[in-house]
Amino acid sequence: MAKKNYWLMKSEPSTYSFDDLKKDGDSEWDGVRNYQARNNMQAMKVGDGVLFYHSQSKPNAIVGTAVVVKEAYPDFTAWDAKSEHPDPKSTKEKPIWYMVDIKAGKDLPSPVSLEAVKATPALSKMWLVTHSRLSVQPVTAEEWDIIMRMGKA
DNA sequence: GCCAACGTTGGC
DNA sequence: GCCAACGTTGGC
Repeated sequence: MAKKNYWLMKSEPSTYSFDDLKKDGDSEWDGVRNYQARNNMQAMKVGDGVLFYHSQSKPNAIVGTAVVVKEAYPDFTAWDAKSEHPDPKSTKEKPIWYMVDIKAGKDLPSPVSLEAVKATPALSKMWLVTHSRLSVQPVTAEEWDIIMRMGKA
């Protein structure tokens, strides 16, 4: 049994919120067009834990958890010219971009805001703090535990 | 709405 | 292969 890994995925709630994910149950995480984020998704295994983070929000915060339910497969929206994020360089034969499926987990009874993360020295090395722009980031087991503790009511 | 950070593109 | 220009992201 491989060790479980943890991740953080960002979304603008006006585009796709944690509530939307809960409503859908699970979702294809399509539209990622950044190599580092893609590489992180390709490293995901079924059962890995995901922190769901709301960016461009008031406040910006980790609002819930999700679980990886399908490992990386080609993001077909890339070669669909009518999709929201077409990339003519990616084709069915030679896909560039990949996505995973995630399933909604639990709400954090008390969302962990970016401000709170920044105020916590043990979390100061999180990608969220040091490389805020990356949309799919690795999280350590220690960071996960701390955030779970902070997120309890 | 602004601006800094940063990834990507394209000319040379 | 370098680097300037440009576009995008995200915090504030």
